[in-house]
This record gives sequence, structure tokens and C-alpha cells, in this order.
Amino acid sequence: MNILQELQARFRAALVGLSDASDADLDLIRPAQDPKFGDYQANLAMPLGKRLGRPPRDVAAEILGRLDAADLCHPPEVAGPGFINLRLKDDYFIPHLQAAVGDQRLGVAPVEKPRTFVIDYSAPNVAKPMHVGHIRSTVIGDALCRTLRFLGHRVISDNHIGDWGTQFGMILYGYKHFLDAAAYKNNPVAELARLYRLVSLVMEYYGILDNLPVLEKEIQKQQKILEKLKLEDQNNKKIIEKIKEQDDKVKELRSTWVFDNATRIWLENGSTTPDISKLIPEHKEIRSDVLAETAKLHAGDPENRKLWQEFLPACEDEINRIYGRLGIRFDHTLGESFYEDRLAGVVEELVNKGIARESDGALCIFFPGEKVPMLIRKQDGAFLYATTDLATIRYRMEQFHPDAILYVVDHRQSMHFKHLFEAARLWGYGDVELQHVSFGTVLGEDNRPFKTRSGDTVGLESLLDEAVLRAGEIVSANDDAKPDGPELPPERRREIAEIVGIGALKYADLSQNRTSDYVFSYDKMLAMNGNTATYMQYAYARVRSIFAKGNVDAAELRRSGAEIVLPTPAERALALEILRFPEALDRAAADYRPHQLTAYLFDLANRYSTFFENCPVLRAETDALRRSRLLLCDLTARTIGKGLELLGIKVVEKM
RNA sequence: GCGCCCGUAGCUCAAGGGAUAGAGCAACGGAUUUCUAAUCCGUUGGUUGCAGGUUCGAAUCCUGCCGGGCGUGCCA
Repeated sequence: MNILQELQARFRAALVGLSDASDADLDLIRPAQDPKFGDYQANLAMPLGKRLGRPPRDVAAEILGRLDAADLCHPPEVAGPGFINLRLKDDYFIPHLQAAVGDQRLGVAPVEKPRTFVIDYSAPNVAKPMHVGHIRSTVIGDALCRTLRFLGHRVISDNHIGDWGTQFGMILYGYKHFLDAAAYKNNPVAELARLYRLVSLVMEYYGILDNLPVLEKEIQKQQKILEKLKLEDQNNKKIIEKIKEQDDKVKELRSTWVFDNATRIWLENGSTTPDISKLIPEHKEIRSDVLAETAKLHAGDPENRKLWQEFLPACEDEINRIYGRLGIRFDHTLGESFYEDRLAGVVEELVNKGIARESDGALCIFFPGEKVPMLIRKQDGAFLYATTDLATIRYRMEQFHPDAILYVVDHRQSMHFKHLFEAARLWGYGDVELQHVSFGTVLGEDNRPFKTRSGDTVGLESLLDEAVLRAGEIVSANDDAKPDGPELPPERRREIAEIVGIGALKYADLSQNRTSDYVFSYDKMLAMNGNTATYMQYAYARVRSIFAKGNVDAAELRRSGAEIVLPTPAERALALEILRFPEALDRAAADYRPHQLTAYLFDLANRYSTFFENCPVLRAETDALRRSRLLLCDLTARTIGKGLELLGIKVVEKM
């Protein structure tokens, strides 16, 4: 039961015949901003009055004259310039609450018109360990899958893994030159990760070696420009500004040089772990050789192909282990390699249709009014990720016939997706909704991209371990402080810590508007106050604890036919909040923003806390009131549990 | 240079063109023989970067400026 939808339906009927009214006006029916305005408010009389050329209050009065909602709410009031304030009758919504008691879906009706979604998220490069950068895509994508699926849509999740790129060339090179056979036999994943790191360090060394002279030249050039500027009119404000800008530019170049040079020395004198200083001289051509290994793989070289087939399962096992820990699964894992044999055909067709054309030796798709094209084939004949993405769209359209394809990818790729979607439309895929569900960067508490102290990106697994470790400390401290003494054995504490730690990590990400960067903080995500998973899990556990303490069987209670009554404001507020669950899910799904759901859960948990403070449950004055309150507790817990489940977060019975 | 995004309380963030811009943290003051205080209640704190404009109504839409991030032809 969606109260908002019901109100909108009633208003729609009341607006019939009122010229110029449309469904868009119904969007202006909302939950009240302030309790003193009632439960819901309709703000549609103002724009309507404007369009009809009549005083809004008159329009509001006319609408109310036609409105048939006496069963839903008390007589509405017109306030201010024409706000219509609506106060629901308890008799109206209590039966819906009562219905939710016996409903697996908590009164959330499936959508009338299910759509088919393909959701593309996580997409790590499987040749290297997952890191902090993968968490947002993975967590947000998973939450969207779960939420849309629960709402009744058909959802196909597809992990478009990187299993065909240069990273595999690096591992191939490493395997052929640096392999520790015993280590590989013992733990292939760890050895491949070691090889990857080794090769990338040596490559970085030669990259820097090449880059330093270029930097020096550029510094000289920019320095000259700076000197010239200094000779100009020093009273001109614009010149002074330019000098400052130019000075910053030079400084930045110099600091890059200093940093790169320090890295060079660091790599040369053997202070790295592992020490690569002895390897450097023996692998002067590593960068082109790695590319050659990649090219050989793509060309079908039997040895490289065989090795790739050997590596891939190990790499996939590794990421699957982490997905297992995160509770994430995919319907499909169709990586880049899956599309390899389709790319040439895609390019040929785009050229034949006149969508792509040659430019500087590459094949490009140009867009009206845009300077930069999208490249679909390089000068050397190799394909690019744009090519794969186009082939992927075709495959998904043919295989799944989706109404929408969502790409949960960070915002830095917005131009790529703009181009990709435009190209897809030119190619004939104009009907499908193509959405870049973008998100910001994960920052450290210094407001810079989250890195370790030595500057490496943080591995995803160590992130999980740290969150779980800290959660464990909190769980133990709390259990030790319980009034009747600790009740959790060590292994149970560990299980709870895993759920609390990983839940905190996910929730911290999901509760933020995905479009902005977000600042990563263990302390904040594990805080017990505020909008955190821990607070929500705690609210859930407290409810369960009441049932345990009162020796109440929740399932039996639900079947008992006990009635809900709402004698106090705290109970009424909690009851209404429970019924708003469907509205929150709709909002979260509408713009693919899970933080709408977390915000709702936080509101719900807050109302519950107020209720919990004010309304004794087990010690309620009468047995009827006790049973009513137990039902409210149960509904709250189930709603929190379901909401968290849709976010991919688990709950515990005790914590 | 061009393009995209962002700028809200000391900090981290909310706010569907709607009434007095809200939370958490921090600070301060209260509540506990706990139905789990990992809590609750309250106080303080704002020129929503600046200047215009559109509108009955702007944090939100438009224009310009200031500040920041990201991207910008053969990586993904």
C-alpha cells in the first residue's frame, strides 16, 4: 500500500474537468515538511492558479470541493498562499499496517509495469587485486539490483570484467621472466599478483626515465614564458594574474619532476619491496615487450592463449572470494574477452553505415558540435574499450531486450558514456534508456584520493579487514558492558563483527548522494549515532531483544490477529513512517539513488527510538496495548531488515 | 583553451521549484535501579561562494564572475 499513490489517485479524480491540470501537478503532493502541516501536503493549487489566472486559494477550495477523500483524511485545510494540508485518519491507515503484518512484502506492491534492466557494475580488472576504487561501483550496483528486483522489475546483473587488456600482457611477461614456480604451484593468485606488481614497477621505472627529459624541456619552456610575462606591465591586473598562474604551472611541473625523480632513485637503489633494482637493467624493452605479449594473446598465439586460460580461473577465484565476503553475485560475468570476436564486425558495420570514418589513421565517430571523436579502432588496428562497449550494447539488446541499461561507473568517464550513448543511438538503439549512474571518488580524510601512506591505492580486502577489526573491538566492548554480563561467545562476536564491519562500509557509501566524492572514515562509518548501518543494525537487534526477553514468538504474534492501536503521538508517527517504505523505494529507484532508502531507514530508526523511549512495550499498561506495540516493533524490525537487505547489508539478532 | 561536475552550520553531509534550509559529529545542558545508554531530549551554530535575472515562491532554474575537482584523439 502506497499512501502517496492513493492520495494522488484521489486528487487525479478531483482534477478531472479542471482545465489545464495534468499528472505533473500530482508530483506536488508530498509528505508534509512539518508535522504541524499534517501528514501530507498538496502544493498544486499555486501553479494551477497561476495557469488558470485565478487566486490559488480559490483553486484549492474548488479542488477540495471535488475531492473525495473523506475516508482517507480529516477535512483538509487551505493554508498560506494555497497549500492544502492533509491529515490522515488512523482508521484509514491502521488496516494497511495490519495487512503488512501478515505480508512478506510488508505491503509493498510490485510495480504495475515491470521493466527489464541490465545493470553493469563492479567491472574490476581481474589481473590485479581489487582496490578501494571498486567499492562504490560494486556496492551501489548491487543495491540497485536488489531494490529494482524487489520492486518487481526484471534485473540482469552483468560484471563486465577486464580480462583481455594490457594487464594480462604484464602477467604473461612476468610469468615468462620472473616466475617463482613453487610459489605459483602453491598459490597461483598470490604469485600472479606478485608478478603483476613486479612488472608494473619496472615499467613505471622506464616510464619515468622517458618522462623526465620531457618534463625538463617543458619546465624550461614554461619558465621562459614566465620570464617574458615578468617583463610586461606590472601594474596590469590581468598580467599579474597570468604571472601567478604561470608560476603555479611551473611549480607544479617542478614538483612532478622532483617526485618522479625521487621514485626513480627509490627504484634504482633497491629500497622497494620487492627489490627490483637488479631487474631493471635486464628489461630495458619491457614496455614494448608487454604490449607484444598482449598483441600475441589477441592474435591467438597458442602459448599465450593457453597461459591466459590458465590464469583466468585463478584471477576469477580471487575476485569471487571477495564478492563472496561482500555477499554479491552476478547473473553474468561477460568480460571484454567475450566480445573479442565481434569487434571487427561492429567496426565494419559502423563504417559501412557511415557512422564512423577514418581520421589520422584511426577510425572515429564524430558528433555534431563536438571536437573530440570517439575512437573505435587505433592506427595500429587494435580495438578500444569503446569498441567493446558498443559490441556489448548490441549483445545485450539482442540477448536480454532491456528497457534500460545502467552503467555504474565513476564520473570521470562521463564523456565516454556521452559518446557511447550517442553512438548507440546513431547505430539504431534509440529506444533503450542508457544511463551512466555515475559516482564520485573515494577520498581520504585529507580530502585527497584515498591512498596508503606510501602512496599505493588501498586494497579492497585490507579495507574490509580493517572495518571488521574495528567493528570487532566495538562489539566486544559493548558485550562486555552489558548489564547482565557478556552473552556472546568469541566465535559469535567474530560473525557479528564481520556483518557490522562490512555493513558499515557499504552503508557509508550508499548513504551518500552518489554523485559527490565521499570522504572515507572508519570512525564515522562505525559510529553508533547518526546515519550508519551500525545504528540501524542496533535498532533491529534491540527489537529482537525485546521479543527474546518477553519470550514472544513473533510468527505467532503475527498470526494472532492482535490489533494495532495508536494512542500516543510517538506510536502514530512510527506507524506512518513504516507505511512510507514504498515511497522511499520508489524515490530510490526513480533516480537510481540508494541514499534515498538509507535516509528513510534513518528516519524510521529515529522514530523507533522516540517510540522506544516513550512507550513501554513489555510493561505496557494493558495486554492489548502490549500486543499492539509488539506488532509495531516487529514491523519496524522487518522494515529495517528488508531495507538493509535491499542495500546488501545483513542484520544480527544480538549485538 | 574547451567540456562536465561541485561550492549549504566549525567538520561530514541532507533538502522532488514550495511554508521558518535539516541531520550527524564537535561544543554546551539535561535524562539511566537499561524492555541493550552502541540511547534519548534540549541549546548554540547559516548572507546556501559572489552579483544579477526568471517566478506568487529559488540552495534548487538562467547568465556572468570567484573558488575547487575531473576529463579533454589512439589506456580503461
